[in-house]
Amino acid sequence: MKPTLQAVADAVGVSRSTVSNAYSRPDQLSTALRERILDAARQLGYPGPNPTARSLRRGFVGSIGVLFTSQLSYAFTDPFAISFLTGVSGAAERHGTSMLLVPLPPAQTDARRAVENAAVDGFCVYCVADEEWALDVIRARGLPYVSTAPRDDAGADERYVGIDERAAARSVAAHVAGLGHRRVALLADAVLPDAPAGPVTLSGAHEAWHPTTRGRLAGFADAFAEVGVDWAELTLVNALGNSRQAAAAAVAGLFDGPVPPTAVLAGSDILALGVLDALAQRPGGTNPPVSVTGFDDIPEAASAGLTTVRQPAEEKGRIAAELLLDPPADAAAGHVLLPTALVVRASTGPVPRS
Amino acid sequence: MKPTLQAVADAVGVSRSTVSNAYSRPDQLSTALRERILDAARQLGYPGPNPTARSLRRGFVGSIGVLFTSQLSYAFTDPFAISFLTGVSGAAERHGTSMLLVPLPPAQTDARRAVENAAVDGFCVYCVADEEWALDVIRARGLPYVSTAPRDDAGADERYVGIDERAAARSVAAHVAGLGHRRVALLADAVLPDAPAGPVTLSGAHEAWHPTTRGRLAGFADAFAEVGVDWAELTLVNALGNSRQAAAAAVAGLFDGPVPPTAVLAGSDILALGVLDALAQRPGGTNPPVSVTGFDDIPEAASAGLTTVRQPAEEKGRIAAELLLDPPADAAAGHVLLPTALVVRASTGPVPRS
DNA sequence: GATTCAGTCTGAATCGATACAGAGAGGTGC
DNA sequence: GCACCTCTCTGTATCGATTCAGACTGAATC
Repeated sequence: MKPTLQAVADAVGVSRSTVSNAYSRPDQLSTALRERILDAARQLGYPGPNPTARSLRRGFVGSIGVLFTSQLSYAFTDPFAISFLTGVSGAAERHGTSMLLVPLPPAQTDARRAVENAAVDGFCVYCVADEEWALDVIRARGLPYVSTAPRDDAGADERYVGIDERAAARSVAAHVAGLGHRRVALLADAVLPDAPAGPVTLSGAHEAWHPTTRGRLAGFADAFAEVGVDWAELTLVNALGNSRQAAAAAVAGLFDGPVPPTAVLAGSDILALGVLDALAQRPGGTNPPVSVTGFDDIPEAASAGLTTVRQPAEEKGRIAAELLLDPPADAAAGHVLLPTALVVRASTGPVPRS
Repeated sequence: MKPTLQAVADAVGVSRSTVSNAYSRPDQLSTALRERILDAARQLGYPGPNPTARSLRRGFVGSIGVLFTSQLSYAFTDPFAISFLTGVSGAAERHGTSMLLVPLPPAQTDARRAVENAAVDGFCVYCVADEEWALDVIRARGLPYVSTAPRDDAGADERYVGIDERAAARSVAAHVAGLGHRRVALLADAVLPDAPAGPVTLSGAHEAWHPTTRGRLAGFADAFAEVGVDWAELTLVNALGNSRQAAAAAVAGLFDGPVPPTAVLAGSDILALGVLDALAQRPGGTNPPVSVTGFDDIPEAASAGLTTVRQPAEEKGRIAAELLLDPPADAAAGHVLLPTALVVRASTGPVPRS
């Protein structure tokens, strides 16, 4: 049995309170006694106050949870998620707070339980999919949280950090439209919960599953509507996951028809890279060239020459954690929109004349 | 005030125990009553048993700590660390366990405190530097741990997962020696706690600060000793940090002397990439060519054409977590050595004739 | 009809600490 | 000499649950 605080108290012949004070409030007792207590503790092998008991009594834990609604182990393979985590960890570090990464089991009930059982003082919710249930649990627990996904029904007092998805998407689509592209495919991950890989039909961007996807597709559509190409003329393609492989699989066959798209706008850089992979693998090679765009501007995008929209990933994480760790007095300041920038590289070009 | 378990008990008119059982041991009460309790809880907005109180009583937390002795936010920039984390997270996920990432403040006392205060059931200690103090704290707390850095005084019962650093280093050095290189520089991060960037002198590999560095340098030395080049003839170069920039800064001027090294063996891929950066920047370009090797085989190594030693990073993380989460009955099985492989790419070649 | 047993539910003890009001001792000011 | 502080330290209540031995109920067994 590990010794408890009581054991130390007994050994020194003081009260429990005093030993507690020796650790947590050195100003509440004489230096001499404090030394004596700390020595005794060392001798007994007392490792300091039990963190759990302390948290229970104090009412806070000293760590924040980070929630990925996709698989936790997947998150580590996503460069954007990693940048986000880097930002969070920097802020946590400065604040002396630990980060609890909570894996969510596939079954909803278990996942709820996981969020209910997380010993944290608040959550950074990095959500890629439908998340309402998680936020419900967090609110029920009375814990503060910061979300990064746009939500349709966000309360005014809800802390949030994100970008203007729609405007950002529009900017890259406008670039592509400006190059003359009119036969265009839009590629996104999990457009609908159960859609198969490949082309899918939606009556509009608003029908997409993820809020993020909704925003981006709407932005893409905006830009093309402006040049007279309406939603029905755009080909929407679904990928089963945010990975190069999934993207490549999704666009397989896309270019084999009589009037293949001349451009593919992807909802993420990862997907765009997968499209480039698929194009590189084609027997015909990349002739005629197909313009491809991504979203996020992850490090790999630069070396791949991918045209994309940059969003400050690390800063997003940093700000999310800071909003959580020291909330602004002004509620309006809890709602942060970060700037984005169109980054034009070699992966987009004018429509080839056929 | 959030309702407590007691409040639910009062509302339904049953004892606290029964409500507790409704959540944790459904077989201990009738289904009807359980439903009634759960309904009442929902109505009252009771979010389920308080995780901290539960942990205190049960004696375990349901999460494992991951300890980086370097900065936590740095870890996210190191591809090897990320792969390791991916492995850990996969295992944690399968086990239904959360991961607590504990940032360590720069001051030793604060860092101790951080380890003492972490609410976890055990630690995966991913250590790049001197770590004894952390292990001391963990042992004092009576918590299990798995370490990944070779330790000179490891107890037989200590769980460990790693590679044969020395043999692995020797294999890549032997490859370089086999190509005829005799004027060789060894580059490592933080060779000594306070060494400046650039060449440093050590009387032997055993004097290096980090256990990992000790092993790798010794392996390098082994291979060259075999072809008649002894330690004193090797140039040891210190980098201030494991980053491309630090490596580039460390080798600045290294090739300006009358008899520059024809090869640089780096202690990590990151450092090796930094050396390549530095070489690419030289006015003379890469002529005569300098052979460069790394260590780890991170993803970037392949695209950079870097000769290196592969070690299974993700598996290292996975196994570390598994050793922690379900310890093998057999103590010997708690000591795992993973295989490594020499990966020869374009960054090494025969000594140029001058 | 007594015994046994499974199925439900309860009560008290416990996990390991912290908070806070207050008790004593010793020193100051007037 | 008395009131008033300040400095240390103590005792009790409390944080929010889980555990476990046992009480009760009703049905089955002999």
